[in-house]
Amino acid sequence: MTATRQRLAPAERRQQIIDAARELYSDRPYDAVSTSELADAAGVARGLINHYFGDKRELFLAVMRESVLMPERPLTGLDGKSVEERARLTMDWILDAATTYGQAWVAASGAANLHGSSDIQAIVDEADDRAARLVLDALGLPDDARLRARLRPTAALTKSVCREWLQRGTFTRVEALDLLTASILLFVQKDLSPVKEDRP
Amino acid sequence: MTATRQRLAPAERRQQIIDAARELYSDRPYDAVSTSELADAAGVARGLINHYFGDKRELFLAVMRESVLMPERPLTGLDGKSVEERARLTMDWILDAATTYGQAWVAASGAANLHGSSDIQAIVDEADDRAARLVLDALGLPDDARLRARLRPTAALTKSVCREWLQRGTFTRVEALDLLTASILLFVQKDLSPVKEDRP
DNA sequence: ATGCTTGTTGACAGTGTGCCAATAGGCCGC
DNA sequence: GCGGCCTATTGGCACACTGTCAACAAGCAT
Repeated sequence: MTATRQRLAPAERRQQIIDAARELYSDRPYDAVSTSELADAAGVARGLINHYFGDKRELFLAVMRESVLMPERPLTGLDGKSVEERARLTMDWILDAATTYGQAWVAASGAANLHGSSDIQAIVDEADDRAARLVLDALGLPDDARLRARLRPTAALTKSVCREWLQRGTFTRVEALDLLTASILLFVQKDLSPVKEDRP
Repeated sequence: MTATRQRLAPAERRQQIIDAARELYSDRPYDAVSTSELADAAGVARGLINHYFGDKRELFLAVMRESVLMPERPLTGLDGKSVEERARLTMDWILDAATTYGQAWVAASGAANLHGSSDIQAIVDEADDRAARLVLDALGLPDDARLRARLRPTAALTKSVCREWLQRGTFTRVEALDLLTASILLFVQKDLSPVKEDRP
């Protein structure tokens, strides 16, 4: 009945396993999912997981890496606008992306590795950095290392606000948009006048 | 040589196990630490962990619960000040707390349960809610549910900024303080004029 | 001292994980 | 269309880990 044994291109099989794993991990914590389950869900022998990912944890990290990334920016068209307008449009697009794609992305704001395991932290950091780059580009600002650093924390803020809005309903969409837009501007703006000290 | 068997008050033994566990978890991920190690580190038989926490995971969550909480607010003295001044002083105190206490607290901004396991998420949420309450109190604002919700996301922002500042050095302390103060004010301020729509 | 309460232990059974040699799918040249 | 090779895939082995439970003893009360 079931096709006996199917030989796939490595990249394809790898992806298939990741997809099945994401499904399982989407409603059960890491250690509550056994490799046997993962293998079954992917329709594959247990050993193959180790063959492709070496480790159970490594498969998990692969799933994370995919889930955390924001969709590529199809954000175009608006060139003559001011920075304020661009910021608002960008955040508007991000909010849209959050509703459709970002189930997992939004969830990535919580806490994870309070503990050493900086694996996960590194993955999220990388994703936040990309997001910062995306926003900078959309604002028409240079891809400066300092500016990126300045913008990175707003990724955490954005995710947290989206969670309040989507999962708890304590924000309206407009409120979220207003606050995030203002925040983004605040964080890039401060940097543009770095020589502003109050104390003598 | 080693004291044969020592009988402790439940609360005391429990705490001892948690402390030992935190140490281990501080530089190794959850699944890389075995219960045997946890037991050894605490100088205790393996079975006792299950006796006190039932589950390996439950011990882990207990460690999280402790690590995520901010120190109680010894923030007093400034009553006649304006909201702006209060905000700045509050954030200043939080930055101090982050340097001394908050090793783990700061790290709690990463990613957690991309996966279902909302256990951890719930713990962090609770901690953020407390932090929001603390800030509201310091600002002299009412402990409104709406205001708390509005302030909660700034906890994620604060942690992220602290991480940039402390671990990467991409922020100066003053910059962090300025930005966070402004952000806090932004998030509570918007709410004070909730009837502010641009569109007809 | 002696008994009782209960914190603490050690072993047992079941399950999950990583590893590796054996198997077979499918593309190649012939 | 047929045989052969490359390698994706499998299944089982050995080991480690986890949760449970009945037996044990530390310290208090009488």
